[in-house]
Amino acid sequence: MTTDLPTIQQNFVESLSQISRFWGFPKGMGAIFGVLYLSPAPLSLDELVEQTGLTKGAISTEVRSLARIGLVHRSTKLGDRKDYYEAETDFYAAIRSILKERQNSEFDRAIRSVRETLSILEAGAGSNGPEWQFTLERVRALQEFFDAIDSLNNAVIKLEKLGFVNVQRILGVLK
Amino acid sequence: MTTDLPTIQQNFVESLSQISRFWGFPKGMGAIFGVLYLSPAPLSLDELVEQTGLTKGAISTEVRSLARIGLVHRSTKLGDRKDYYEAETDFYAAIRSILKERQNSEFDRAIRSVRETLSILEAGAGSNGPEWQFTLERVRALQEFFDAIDSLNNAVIKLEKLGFVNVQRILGVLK
DNA sequence: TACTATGTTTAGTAATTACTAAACATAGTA
DNA sequence: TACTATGTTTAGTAATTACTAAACATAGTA
Repeated sequence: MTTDLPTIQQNFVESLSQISRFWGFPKGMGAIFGVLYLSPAPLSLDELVEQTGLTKGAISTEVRSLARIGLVHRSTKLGDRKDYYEAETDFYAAIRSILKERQNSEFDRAIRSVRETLSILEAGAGSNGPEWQFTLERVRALQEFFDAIDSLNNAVIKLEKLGFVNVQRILGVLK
Repeated sequence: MTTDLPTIQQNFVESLSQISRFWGFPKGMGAIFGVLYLSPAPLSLDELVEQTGLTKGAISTEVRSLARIGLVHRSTKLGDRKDYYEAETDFYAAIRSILKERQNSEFDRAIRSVRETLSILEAGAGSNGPEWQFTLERVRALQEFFDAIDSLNNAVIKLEKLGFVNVQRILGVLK
């Protein structure tokens, strides 16, 4: 069992890399966030280069993605020409930002396309046969599922206001 | 606006491919599921080859992945040597199965690793300085967030029993 | 102005993943 | 037994993605 801090930190960063990769982000993104998250003070680009082993270019672009989804914030110090980066610690805020960002994503375009398909099918329901009806039913069922998931997404956002303990209580109702 | 059924179906399958890709699965997987989902009867491997444009090999392996996560079921007919595949229509059942499957995944290994890190940090909290303490706080906060998300996953599973309408009502409480 | 410290973009490479084509395995049938 | 219809595995290719190295841009300083 390892008990020296640097090794522990390194393991943690490694875990975040894995998680990042699992969700389809570059593992470097997870590493950058991990390093920043464990740093008591904001870090410069060069410090990130040193601590993650990535090159300046990679850090530059990935840190921008992280900032775009709100997981990292960029700041500057007066009389210092470096940029400094620090991790968002309010994950609910970050999630809210990610979901907002997602509005324009390929994912949402696809979801919207399913919804449109459903409209077309509904519009033509009267003047078409059982095959059409079958397709309508299936697409509708999927759409309802998407809506349910979406409600849960909204719930995640609301968690922020409630706090974890209250959520546990509410979820208890579901038992 | 397109209103012939084959085109509508094709669009739908295309959308599912996109969604599949977005979640880090091969887009072929989404296409296979889409075709099966819109088919009133189970389809054979050769029919899937025809309708998706993929090769036998690809279908063979991807349909196995889909079966493993419970989104597709394989069946046979007496006196027919083909396998037939059909889509799971109970998405909640599928999600339950996916979450179960996830237990062994890279993702969960990483999550567990964070939890172990937290234990080590907690164990050493008494005999270490403020740096250690800082790391402990941060890792703990992340762990709590993971736990909250996990509660929501469980909630998704429970949705099945409640139905969509009730869920909407419960989520209303959160407003 | 030239120089320096910084961050960004770009062109290319390495690594990964999805997929194809074809060999292979197997169970059933003549 | 040889043959056929099926599904699987394998070796390789195509496509995609993550990343590097280095050129570039720019704001500040001497």
